[in-house]
Amino acid sequence: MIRLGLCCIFHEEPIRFRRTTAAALKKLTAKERDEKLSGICRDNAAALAAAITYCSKNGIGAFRVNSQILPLKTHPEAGYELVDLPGGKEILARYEACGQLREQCGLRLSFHPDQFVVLNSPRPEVVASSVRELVYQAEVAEWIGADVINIHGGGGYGDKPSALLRLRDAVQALPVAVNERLTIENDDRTYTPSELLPVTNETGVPLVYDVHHHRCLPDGLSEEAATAAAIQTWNREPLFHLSSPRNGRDEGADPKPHHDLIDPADFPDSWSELDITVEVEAKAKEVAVKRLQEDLTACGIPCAWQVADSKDR
DNA sequence: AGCGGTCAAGTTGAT
DNA sequence: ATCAACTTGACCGCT
Repeated sequence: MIRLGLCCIFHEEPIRFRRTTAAALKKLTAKERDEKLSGICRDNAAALAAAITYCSKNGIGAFRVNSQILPLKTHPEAGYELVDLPGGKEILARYEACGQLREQCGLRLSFHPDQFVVLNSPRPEVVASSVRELVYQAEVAEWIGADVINIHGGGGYGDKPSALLRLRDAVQALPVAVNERLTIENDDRTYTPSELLPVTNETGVPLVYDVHHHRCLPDGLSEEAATAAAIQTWNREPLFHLSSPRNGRDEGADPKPHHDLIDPADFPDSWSELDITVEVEAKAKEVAVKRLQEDLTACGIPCAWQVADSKDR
C-alpha cells in the first residue's frame, strides 16, 4: 500500500515550528542567546510530537522534518550543541520521546537538507559545511528514528562526469551515521535518474525518484523503468516524491513551481500496487495530502495509513 | 495589531 | 548583471 508523506509544515492545522536568525541572535547577550535558542529547540520538540500525533491520527504515514528544527545548529558563529543550552539534556529527552512516539505510530520520518548542502562542489569549504550539516541532521535523525536524509546530486559545473565522480567520492567519505541514511534524488535542472543511478548503485545509496522532476527533466527512461530502477536501489521501503505543476504543462509555462494540491492524474499508474512512501510536495500541505488520500482511495488505491498496518507488515 | 524588510549557506537558468 | 527558484515562511522592528 501507499504510505503518503507530509513535508515539514502545516497549512491549516495550528502546528508551527519556530526559527530565528543569526542577525537577531547577535543583538543579544550570551545568556539571552542561549535562552532564546533553548526555547525554540524545546518548542520545536513539542511541535514535532504534535506533528507525529496529527499524522498518525489522519492516515498520513510519513513526515519530513524541517532542516531548521534546531535553528542555526551548524552556523559558523551562532552554532551550538543542544546539551550545552539551558535545559539541554531535558530537551534532548523530548526529542528521544518523539522517537518513541514515532515508533508507536509506525510513522516514517525523513530529512531533506536544503540547497546549500552540495557534496560535489569543487570548493572544499562548501563540501565541509555540507558535511557538518549532514552530521547534525544525522544526529537528530538518530534521536527521533528518521531513516532518510535526502539530498540532490549537486551542481554540474560544466563537466558532469567529473562532478559525479566527486559526488561518489564525497558520499563514500561520509560518517556511518550519515551514510546509512543518505539518499539521492533526481532534480529538475541538472541530474536525471539515469545519470544518478551509476552513483547510487556504486555507493549503495538509494535513489529517491521524483516523478515531477523527471517530467521537467526527462532522460529517455520511462516512468515505469525509472520506478523499477529506483526500487532496486532500496534495502528498505522505497521513498518517492510527487508534486503537480502550478502553471500546468502548457507550452511556455514553467512546469517547475509546485501547485497547492496534487492532481491525481499525476500519480503514476505504475505506483498503484507498490509498497512505497510517497512524499507529497504541495503548498497546501496536510490539506493536499488528505485530498490526494480521498482521490486515490476513490480510484481503489489504498493509502490511508493506520498503526495496525505497520504492525501487520 | 499590522506590515514590510530581512534572513548562513549554492547553483542554475531566465530575464 | 540580477534574481527567482528550490523542501519551506517566520521573525523582528517599525509605525
